[in-house]
Amino acid sequence: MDNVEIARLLKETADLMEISGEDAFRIRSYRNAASAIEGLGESIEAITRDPQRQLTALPGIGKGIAGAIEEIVARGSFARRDEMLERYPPTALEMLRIQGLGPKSIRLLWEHFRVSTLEELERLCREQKIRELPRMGAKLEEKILRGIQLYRQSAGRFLLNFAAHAAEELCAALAAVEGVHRVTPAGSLRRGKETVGDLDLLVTGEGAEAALAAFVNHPRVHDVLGHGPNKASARYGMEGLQVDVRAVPEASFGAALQYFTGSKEHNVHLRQRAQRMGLLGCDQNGRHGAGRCHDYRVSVLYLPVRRSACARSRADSDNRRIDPDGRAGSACRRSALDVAGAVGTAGTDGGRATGNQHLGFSNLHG
DNA sequence: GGGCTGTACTG
DNA sequence: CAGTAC
DNA sequence: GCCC
DNA sequence: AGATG
DNA sequence: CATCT
Repeated sequence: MDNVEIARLLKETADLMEISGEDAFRIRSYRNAASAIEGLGESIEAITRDPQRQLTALPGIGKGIAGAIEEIVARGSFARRDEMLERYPPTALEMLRIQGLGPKSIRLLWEHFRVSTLEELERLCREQKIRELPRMGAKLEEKILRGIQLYRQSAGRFLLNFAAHAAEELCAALAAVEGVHRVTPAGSLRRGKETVGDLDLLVTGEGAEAALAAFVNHPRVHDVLGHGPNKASARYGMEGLQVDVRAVPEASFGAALQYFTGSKEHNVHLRQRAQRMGLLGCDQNGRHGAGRCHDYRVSVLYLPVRRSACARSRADSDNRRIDPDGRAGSACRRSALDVAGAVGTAGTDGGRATGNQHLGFSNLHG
């Protein structure tokens, strides 16, 4: 049993206990213990098995939680958790994740309506049933609706920070393969979006195909969705971030990078511009020679290329055209790996605070 | 036994 | 004030 | 629940 | 928000 | 309506 997994069970139980309205300080103790376990550089299970050692020696873990942990290691759960799971539906934990809904409200909703799915909850809001309950009104109904919406939007997305770490690890692994020339993240990660739906990596070099194999065999990669000579996709980590790795001919690298960095909308705009300029003659039967020009923004479309955030003393209107999402973000043309690497020197981004401060620590004050 | 972060917003 | 978020 |  | 003056 | 809870 993994430390992270044990911590997860503890936190999960704390959440349910909160819904059930138990003592707040006891609940906090569970959370403190969970957090202590997560940050421990040593296997809890190993300590459990070592007769020389005592779980209660660890800060935040006393007699009660030590017992719970032993039970977890022995059978994968513990009494209190089982009891809670029996009392509340699995969706209770999911509901806790939606903005504006807290433990008290969830409990009330459960007691009065036996709400067991988000769909049901949504329906109750629309039918204006929520306002029948004490302390709940029309405002809350709308707030919950918005919360559900937001929750659904963010489902399946990942924080840039997480994706950047995944990219860093995978790039390093693939670059180590013999004959690989370059491995480059594209997609929304490269655009510096604060959240990412999936990860796109481009590989060039004669070793590219071998790199695809290395990718699907990577220890943290599983659930291979497809694996051919040119492209492989699979899920990364327990979180299941989907990763697409594409092998591209060296000559097409520039165009491929441009294309796969997107966004989709941005590509559409570019193509329309190209068409308007009559530059897409070679693009009739769907087979457009993307490899023809390395960077058709500059060589064909006569758009300015912004080399760095600092080089843009010119009007935004110039930059806006090549900005992937039509917004003025300073990190948009810089790979997120670079951003991640710049964490240590964050806060000096041309004097403009980026929207991606999660990566820096400039907003952490004492 | 007695404490367990502190503050702001919303309704 | 109760509940929620940060 | 944990810690002092 | 709802209660209160 | 301002203020309290």
